[in-house]
Formats: sequence, structure tokens, C-alpha cells
Amino acid sequence: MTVRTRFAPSPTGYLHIGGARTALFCWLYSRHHGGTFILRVEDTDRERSTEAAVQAILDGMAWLDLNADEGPFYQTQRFDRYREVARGMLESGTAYHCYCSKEELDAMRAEQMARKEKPRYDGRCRDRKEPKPGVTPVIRFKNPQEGQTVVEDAVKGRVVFDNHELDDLIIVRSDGNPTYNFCVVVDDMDMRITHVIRGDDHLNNTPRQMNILKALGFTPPQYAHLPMILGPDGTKLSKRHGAVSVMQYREDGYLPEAVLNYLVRLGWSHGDQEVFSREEMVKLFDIKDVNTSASAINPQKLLWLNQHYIKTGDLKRLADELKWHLERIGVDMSKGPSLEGLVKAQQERAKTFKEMAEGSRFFFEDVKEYDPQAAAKNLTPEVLPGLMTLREKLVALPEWSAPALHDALNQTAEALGLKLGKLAQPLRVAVSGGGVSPPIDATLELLGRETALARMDRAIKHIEKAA
RNA sequence: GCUCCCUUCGUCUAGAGGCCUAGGACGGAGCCCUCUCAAGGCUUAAACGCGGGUUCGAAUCCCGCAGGGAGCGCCA
Repeated sequence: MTVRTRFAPSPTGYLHIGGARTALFCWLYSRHHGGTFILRVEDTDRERSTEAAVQAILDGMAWLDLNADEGPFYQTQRFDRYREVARGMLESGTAYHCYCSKEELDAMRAEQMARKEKPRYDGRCRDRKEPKPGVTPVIRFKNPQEGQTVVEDAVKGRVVFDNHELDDLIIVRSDGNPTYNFCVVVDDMDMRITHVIRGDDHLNNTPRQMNILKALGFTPPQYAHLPMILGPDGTKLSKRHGAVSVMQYREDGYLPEAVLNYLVRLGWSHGDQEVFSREEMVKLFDIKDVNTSASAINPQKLLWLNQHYIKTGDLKRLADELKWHLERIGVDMSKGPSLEGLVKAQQERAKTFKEMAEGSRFFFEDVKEYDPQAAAKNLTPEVLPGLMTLREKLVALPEWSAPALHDALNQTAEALGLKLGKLAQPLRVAVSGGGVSPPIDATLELLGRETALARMDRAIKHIEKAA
């Protein structure tokens, strides 16, 4: 039997980090077993579902490169099928019409709550033979009243529900539209899903779904309920926690491989290993190694992983990503150093591309003003002789390369009896405008002789003017 | 209220009765390296929710309790 998994988001918002983790585990499971990964959009709630949200989810999946083998399928396009199945259940007697009004149901629930009982439909229309005139009925599933339903969950283990805890849920509304739990069941059946991997907020729905499946003469799939992902403070994920949309991570300068690697370690582990390539994840992923308890996201660790992938990534790829971010912050790249050169110079010191892009700015744009603190400390009359001597040296430097610049700097410092820092730091402020940059030799090389000298001149003037 | 799920350093986790003086990772602290920022190297603090059992022996098995979460809709 080929493994078939599905990721089934409802398009009421962007793809958030929890949904992405579920998608990843579904994807990994199917990949690991050489199976099929299906994307299904659960848009039966026409009020809350939007086209934009569908697109946002698709974009998020594409960015993470979690591609579906089948789909996307849309539940709203399958209403005829759901109604057909419901009709069949009516005929076979596993479902029935219910004429209860909303008010009646509310009153019933209120009474039950008052009696400290679990609110549930009491089945009063179960054996009704005649329709109630003037009322369009809903269709309810006739849930078994006796016995137990056992979920053999791949992560939670054996979970037992008494059938009398489950009531007769509505499968088709009075407007003729099917409900969520029913659509899921019909889809999982029709799409021949073998493994349902989803958030554990669905664990309580599972026995109901299994019972409907059984009533349809279908063997339920294997279930695996994943623990929730919480915000950094250990409470439920929400917008309050900052980046909850997967695409927000891209904007914040994260690489998809870092996000994926971070996500895979949330609720799953393989011994002490922390870094996993995509191939390793596929090879090593096993549902048995999935945890049972919820986990909080830890932005620091994501940052660390991101930095790891920036440090070790392919230059060309990283350069493309840097380009995307430079465009975003409005940097004109028509003149200036190569992006690969910039990545190389910064990949050991940038945690995100957002940071790298900001740090790249001065390579493309003139220094308009100096960082006041850095200038006050480094652009002082005392450094003037050093800067001027160095300028002479650099004008005449035969080869404008990092090693040659490195030597020139060291020689000048030595000749003047200065520590390198006394020369390098003022120079850094002069050419970058601030106190932070890649190593000064690499920075100068990237900047080019003309630009570097012009900025030194400007700094020299700045000092003279202040003095 | 009822049903179900969960509980190891701050966080992610290893741990399948003796290998645990509870390991790793992020973060923290300290030191080294150093032209800034980083990176890197070394060192270090930090956890089995509580109470009962079972057993020669429990983080691991059982039972309670407490705390957290989810579900109980003509929402998904």
C-alpha cells in the first residue's frame, strides 16, 4: 500500500508557523515512504475563506518548497459529492433529518450545562418519521450509542472514547452545505488517504470521523496527532508574538532551509543531531520519534540556524537572496561591488539577510554622515597623520586586493608605531560611516580604490574642519 | 461542567528499570583569539511538577493530585 498524506489548511489567513510544521511532517512522512503528498484546501466556511488566504498558503508552501504531488483540491468544488454521500447515508439509515430549531438546541444545551453535563444533541429527531412542515431540516449522522471508539494514534498512543460521549453531529446544514467534519471524512475516503497527520486539536474530532467512515463501510486511516506549537512565552501562538506568518520570516531575512530545520526539531528529534539537510530529514524522519508535548518557539535558536545556513550556503544562492533584500530596502545596485563578494565578506557576521542588506548599504551609497559616536571616538585630530600617510600609500599601491591592502595597513601602522586598531578603526569609520563592517582589507577591496580614497579625503576634511 | 491530551535545565530535546554524579543544542556567564562586529576555541551555571505505590533499584512502570492545553457550534 502506498502512503498518501494530506495537508488540509483552511484559508482563513496566512500560512502560520504551526501549519507549516504540520505540512512539513506530512510532506516528510510521505517522502520518507516514497508516498504521495496531497494539498487540500478546506474552504467550506465561505464567510471566512478568502482568495488571498489561499494564495498566501500556496506562496508559503512554495517558499518552503513543500510541493504537493496532488492538488490543491478545493472542498467548495466538491459539494455535489458530499451531498451525494449524505443522501446515501440517509437511505442506508446511518443519517437522519433533524428539524430542531436553533433556539430549541440552545435551550437544550443551556439545560445540560445547568445540570453540569456535557452539552450534546440528545437525538430527539432520530426516530422521527414525518417531516415538520415549513422547516428545512439538517442532516445528522447517527452515531453509535454503545461501545467505544479506539484511536490507535501514531504519536499519542491508544486513546479510547466512549461512544455515548459523542453525539449526532450535523453533516449537512439546512442550507444544503456540508459541514467540516463530514467533508474531511468524505475527502479522506475519496482521496484514499492512508495517514492523517494533523494538529492534536483534532484528536477529539477523530472518533466522530472514524465512526462516519465506518458507517460508510470504510476502514479509517492511520492517525498521527502532532502536539501544538506555542509562542515564545509558552502561550498560544498569536499575532502578538511577531512573525507568525511564514512569509514574514522571509521578509525578516530568514532562509527557508533554516525555518524548515528549526521546525523539524520542534516535536521531533534524532538523537543529538541539530542540523539536518532536506535529504537527511527525509531519510531520518520517523513518526515514532515525534514528541507528545507542546513546544514553544525559540527565536534565538532559529536565528542561530539561520546564521548557520548563511555561513555554509551556496554563494550564488545567498547572493540572490541578498539581492532580494537590497531591492526591498531600495538600494540601487547598478554600481558597486559584486553581490557574491558582499556575501563572502559578511556571511560570518550576519544573522539575517535583513541585517546583511543593511550592512551592505554603504558599499552602494555615499557616506552622507558619520555615526556620531563612532566619529567622535575615531575621527579625531590625532588620527590625521596616520590617515594621511596611509592615503599616500594606498594611492601608490600596485595591486588593489585584500592581501595587498592588509600588508599596506600593517606596514603603515608599524612605521608609525601604532597598533593596527588605531589605524583600522578610523579608516573603517571613514569608509563606512560607522563602527561596524567586514574586515577592513576586504571592505576596501570591495569598495574599490576610487571610492575608498574619496571617502578618506572626505573624512580628512571632516577632521580638519572640526579642529 | 464533562471528555480527551500534555508535564526533563529559561527554551528545543536525549532518555524504553541499573550505562544518569541526568547527555546535547540554543540562549546566559567567564576566559582565549581579535582592526570593529562577528565567527571560532575552551570553561561554567542551569531540569526529571508534587504525593503515594511496584521493585534490590524509578526520570523511566502504576495510582492519585496539581498545573497547562484542546474539544464539547447549522466554525474549521
